[in-house]
Amino acid sequence: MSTPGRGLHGRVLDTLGPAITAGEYPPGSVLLTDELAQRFEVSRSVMREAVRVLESMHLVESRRRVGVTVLPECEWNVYDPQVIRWRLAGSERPRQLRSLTVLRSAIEPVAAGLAARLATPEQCAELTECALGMVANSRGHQLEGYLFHDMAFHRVILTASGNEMFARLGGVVAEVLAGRTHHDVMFEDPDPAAVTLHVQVAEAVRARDAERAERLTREITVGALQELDILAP
Amino acid sequence: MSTPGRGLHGRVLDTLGPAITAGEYPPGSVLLTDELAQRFEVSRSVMREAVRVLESMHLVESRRRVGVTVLPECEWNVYDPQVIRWRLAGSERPRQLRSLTVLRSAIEPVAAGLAARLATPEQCAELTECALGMVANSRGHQLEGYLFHDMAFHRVILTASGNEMFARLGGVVAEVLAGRTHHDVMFEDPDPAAVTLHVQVAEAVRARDAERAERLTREITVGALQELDILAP
DNA sequence: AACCCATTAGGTACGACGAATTCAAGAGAC
DNA sequence: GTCTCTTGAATTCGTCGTACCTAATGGGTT
Repeated sequence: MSTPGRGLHGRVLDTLGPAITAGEYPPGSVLLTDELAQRFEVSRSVMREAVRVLESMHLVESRRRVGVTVLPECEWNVYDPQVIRWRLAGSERPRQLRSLTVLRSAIEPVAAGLAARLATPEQCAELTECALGMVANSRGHQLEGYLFHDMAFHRVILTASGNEMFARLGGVVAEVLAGRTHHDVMFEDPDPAAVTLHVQVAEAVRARDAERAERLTREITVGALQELDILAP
Repeated sequence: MSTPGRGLHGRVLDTLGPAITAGEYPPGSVLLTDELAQRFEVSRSVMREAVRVLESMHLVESRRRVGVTVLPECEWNVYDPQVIRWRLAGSERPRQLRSLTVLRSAIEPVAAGLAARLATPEQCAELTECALGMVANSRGHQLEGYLFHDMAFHRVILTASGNEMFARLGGVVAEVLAGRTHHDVMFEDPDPAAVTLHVQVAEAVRARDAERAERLTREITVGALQELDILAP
């Protein structure tokens, strides 16, 4: 997915990145550039470029006379799409999924409220189209079709909010939704109540009812939280 | 601040990063690695490492026979702390500040609600201490002291939420708050109502009243939005 | 305890070659 | 004559290897 094999240093990252984010190297672990270069059978130049990228993600820190030390998790750029993908692909997947779902529950309602005020007619139409597509695929185990429209729906909401920070989470939300369908338990058809909520959100945005759009979207995200057993006692 | 001068490639980034994020090179502009190396008086190796970092931030894309092309803004990793700093330092500062404030308004209330349920006694105490510090510095143009406790307050809230994605925004919020005090108009003492709200949030968290903590924090962020004239007509 | 120095690993520079893509010139067909 | 397809040359990044510099570290000396 995304950008596979954009050079040798990319190949190295495809192995090193997941390994580090999976916690295979405890914080403080020391890696040596030349040693890594030998292990991956690449030149030092290539390995140095890979280390620079990991450094920009704050996964590691390079210091003279010491080597490349792995940084503690609290330093990582956890919003980096690449880091998110690596963590979603590894053993930290459940925890990452929970973090992202909580993030969704905070962002999406506000984004929907903004979208209700700022969405263009085209975006309103697109939203309705997505919601109808969800309805059409909500029965008969058409999970892929449903997922496609679900991802599109949330991406439109986030984009239509007019906030670039929200819009940039479209890909993340898409991966969360895809993960729920593909990896986790999703044997049955989607919850009819959730489908209805999406349709109602589309209506609220079209009607410029920000408060209603926000409240309905909050209900959707609450459902997502409940699916992962994230709730108050 | 942060990490100045971590090598020659860092120096290059300190110039190129702000230039690109400021829009000095329109999307699609092509830069040549060797040309850049000459301009910055560094070797090609160093320049290549710098380009790799910019590439990992999705600011540029490197292609053979073409060069290093600047990507459109919608591709940038706008959550990268480095990118945020560069944009806050440039001409895009007002727009960046608005985006981040809207982001705050979505995140912080939810974070406060979670903090009310998950904060440790130490974090509750720290929160109260911060709020009292804000009160103590709220009169007599003690802006620096007020800012210090304000930043600490919001950082504790975000950390105590137990969500790493929220916690990672602590630095961003701190920079927004600092920006408001230093660059923008903030001649007078802070709004007494805002100070009171912070104290009440600390109380609500201590009392484990999630709903109240969330609502009060929402009032704080609404105030921040109004300061930037972000509101519904 | 303070100081000095050898070791070590990253930091930088330079040069060479390989690989891929773009662009233009030329051959061919209609 | 114009258009298309092919071919090839130019260009720029990609990779490699070497050499040397720099600066932290750790141990040994005074």
